[in-house]
Amino acid sequence: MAYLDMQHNEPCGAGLLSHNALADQKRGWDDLIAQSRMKVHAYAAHEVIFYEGDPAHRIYELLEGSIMLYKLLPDGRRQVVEVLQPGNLFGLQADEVYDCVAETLTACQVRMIEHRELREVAVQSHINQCMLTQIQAMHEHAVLLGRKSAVERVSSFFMRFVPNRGVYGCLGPREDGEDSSTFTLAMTRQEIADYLGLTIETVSRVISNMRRQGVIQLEKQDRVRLVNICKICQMTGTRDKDTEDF
Amino acid sequence: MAYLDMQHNEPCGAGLLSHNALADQKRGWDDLIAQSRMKVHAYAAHEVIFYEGDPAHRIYELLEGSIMLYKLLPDGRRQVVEVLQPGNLFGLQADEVYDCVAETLTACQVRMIEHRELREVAVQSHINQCMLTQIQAMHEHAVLLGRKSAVERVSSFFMRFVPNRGVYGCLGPREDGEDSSTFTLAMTRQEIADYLGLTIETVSRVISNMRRQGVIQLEKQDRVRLVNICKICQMTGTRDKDTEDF
DNA sequence: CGCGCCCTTGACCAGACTCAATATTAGTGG
DNA sequence: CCACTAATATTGAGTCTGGTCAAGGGCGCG
Repeated sequence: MAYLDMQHNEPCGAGLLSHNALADQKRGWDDLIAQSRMKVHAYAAHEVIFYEGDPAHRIYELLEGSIMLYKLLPDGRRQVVEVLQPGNLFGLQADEVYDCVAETLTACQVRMIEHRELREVAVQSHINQCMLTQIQAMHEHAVLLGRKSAVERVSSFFMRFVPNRGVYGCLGPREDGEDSSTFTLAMTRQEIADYLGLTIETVSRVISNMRRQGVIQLEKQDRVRLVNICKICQMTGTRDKDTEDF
Repeated sequence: MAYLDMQHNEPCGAGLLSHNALADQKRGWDDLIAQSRMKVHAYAAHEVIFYEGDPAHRIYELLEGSIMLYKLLPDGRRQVVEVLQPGNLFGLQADEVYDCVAETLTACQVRMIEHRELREVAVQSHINQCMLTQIQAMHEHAVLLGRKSAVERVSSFFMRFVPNRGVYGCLGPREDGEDSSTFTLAMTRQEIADYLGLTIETVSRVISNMRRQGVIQLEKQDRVRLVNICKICQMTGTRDKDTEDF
């Protein structure tokens, strides 16, 4: 076990583990995957992988596609608590049952990992790192749900689809002044509403307003073009209006 | 390394790890604590332990007292993202900086753990388990913030202070029909509001209404008596009105 | 006793929700 | 390929919950 022999001289670790350790744990994870021919399962869009309350037999790794985790109140109200990207783990539980429903948004490739295969040490570290990222995302989502207006919520949601913008160390627009981005939404208006803690009508109205204002364009209902990313970034409420990045 | 030799025969693990494994990792954690005389620091009420953006040098374990983690928007809006109890870890980060402010609610005892002391394997498992519990709590909080009314939020908040009630396998009221509970709030109205995604006025109004309705009593502003726990539990929105537990 | 802080209450307002009608899109079968 | 249908999205009108602003009350502490 080389793990325990590792030297860590970094004065300030990058989060829980240094870069070296991160590489090591990723290797450990990949090794585990390689050895034990674990099941990879394909799901269609809008299929449920597990329900809240199901016994938590195994954990999952999302390889391809997009998945949402949500919880339901007895009267039918729904809150999407996480939207997952490839590389994310899910189904990890503190208790013996899943605490929310996992449903695919698009067609997905999912790796299933039985608990007994998780005793490997290096794997624990990999799981740790995934959870840390998740927790940070949920902190930001709590701010969105608790404190942001409808416009700020939808703007924040759109900014998720622009890599390296609106985050710490945002580079600003490209040199040539071009500052737009186009992407396809994998979620319906209802799913977006349930993720942002709004109603479908409010989501629709906000998107329509943004279109009329010209900050976004819609090729199709699910094909969004952000015309001016910086502008939208300022609409998220997360950035101060005075510290414009252009 | 006994860790890798452990046999796990449980058909369905309790969450990520079996009961045995849980005991093992707790021992590993305690051993680590015992060996390395780690600093224990005392904080007064309403002291900041670290700010958002500070370099994440170390992690912390809350030994005694109560702590909140919050994030601020540039215009001053605040969202409390977690309220911690003794035993909880905090300061764990995916990045090199803390993603939120940690501030004490009451006087606290806090153990500081440098990153280089965290390489031990058994410790990783302990951290894992803490994070899993945290994640589940945040899922529930997301439902509260995204989908619950003011009354439901305050009721849910109060139910946090009643152990073993309002959760899966709730025992219901005692045999003798007594169904009340008294506790002291460590948070001001403003802190409660920022935790529940409401304003101070709304929190105050809801509490006053509950008092007028007779479901709670207030000895002092921060001393709450839930007169009828089952009733309040039904006001949380989490329980179906038809499945009363008495 | 008086000051300051926190909490409560009231009146009014606004943003988001509800309900309802209509428009658009995607999917299906002739 | 087009017509038809079902599902999804948009828009409007009206309502209501919770926010805002402002004033007053209570309590602890010097």
